[in-house]
Amino acid sequence: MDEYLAILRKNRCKITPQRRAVIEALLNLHTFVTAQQILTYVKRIYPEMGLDTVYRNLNLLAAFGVVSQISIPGREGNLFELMNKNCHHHHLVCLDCGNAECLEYCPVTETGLKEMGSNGFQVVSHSLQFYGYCRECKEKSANQ
Amino acid sequence: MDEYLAILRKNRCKITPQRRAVIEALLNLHTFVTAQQILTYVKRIYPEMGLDTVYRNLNLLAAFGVVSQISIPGREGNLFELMNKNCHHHHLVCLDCGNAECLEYCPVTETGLKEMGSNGFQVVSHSLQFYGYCRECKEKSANQ
DNA sequence: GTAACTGCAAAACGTTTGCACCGTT
DNA sequence: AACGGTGCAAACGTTTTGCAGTTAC
Repeated sequence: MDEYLAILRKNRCKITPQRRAVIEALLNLHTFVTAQQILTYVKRIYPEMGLDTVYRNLNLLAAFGVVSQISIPGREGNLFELMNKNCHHHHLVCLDCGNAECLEYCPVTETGLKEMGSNGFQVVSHSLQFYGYCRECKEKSANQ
Repeated sequence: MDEYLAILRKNRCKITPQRRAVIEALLNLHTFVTAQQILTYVKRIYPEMGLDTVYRNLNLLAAFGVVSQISIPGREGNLFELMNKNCHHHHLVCLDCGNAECLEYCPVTETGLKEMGSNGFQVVSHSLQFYGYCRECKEKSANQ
């Protein structure tokens, strides 16, 4: 938490209770979540909080590179996640329940990235999602 | 084109001029495009065509696995592309102009995919985008 | 002839913005 | 005291839906 507050301070942003609450929600929910899910979480403490404030703070944190954002076709709304700087990772998205697990390692080959550079395209980042079925959903459908 | 009409027929869907036009737009525009871009293309021939018809047909084609859909954070609207069954490919998305180039080969390693399966998660597909700067935009910014 | 498809208009959805008030610094 | 942040409400852009009329089969 302090780590994130420091980033806010460094950029001359005020540290409001709502802002703390959004960060806390991201820390506790710990995978990709929608703005709505964050609001629901935060409303337990700040019932008067609005979705707009959630979005404003998510966009702010995203601008600082603290939050990353993906969107999964078929699921509505963008998903947000606290970026852990030390750990480049990807996601396993279940096509059944929609939950995302983290994949700690990156299966994109180094040689692959180099080859693209030679094409005149300078790669700065990549986004990779795997779709399939998680263990729970596989077992659930097997039991039917 | 016939290939796609055959899929429609097989699924007992009617082959309307609007439907042909959407497929033709996808064939001719040949990269990821927005529903709006398709509409603009199609309106030259069917000025009375509406965005809703474009969406309905894109969703229909997507349900048959003929069209794939991605969404790029920061760019508004989803992007659609005709899926070419014989060629699994990914995209190089320029963060400057927003255009997407195709990357014909897939830098995701086979061993990577196997490892995920052993985790209880059954991978059925993946989506990979590279972000960076295309040659044109790199040259443009160098000339400034 | 019938079911599917279209166009129109309106609704729905996630997200952003304008504004007056409030709270952090 | 000043500025940035909040809450509210309204706007926005994309996508979906209800409906009546039309068209492919």
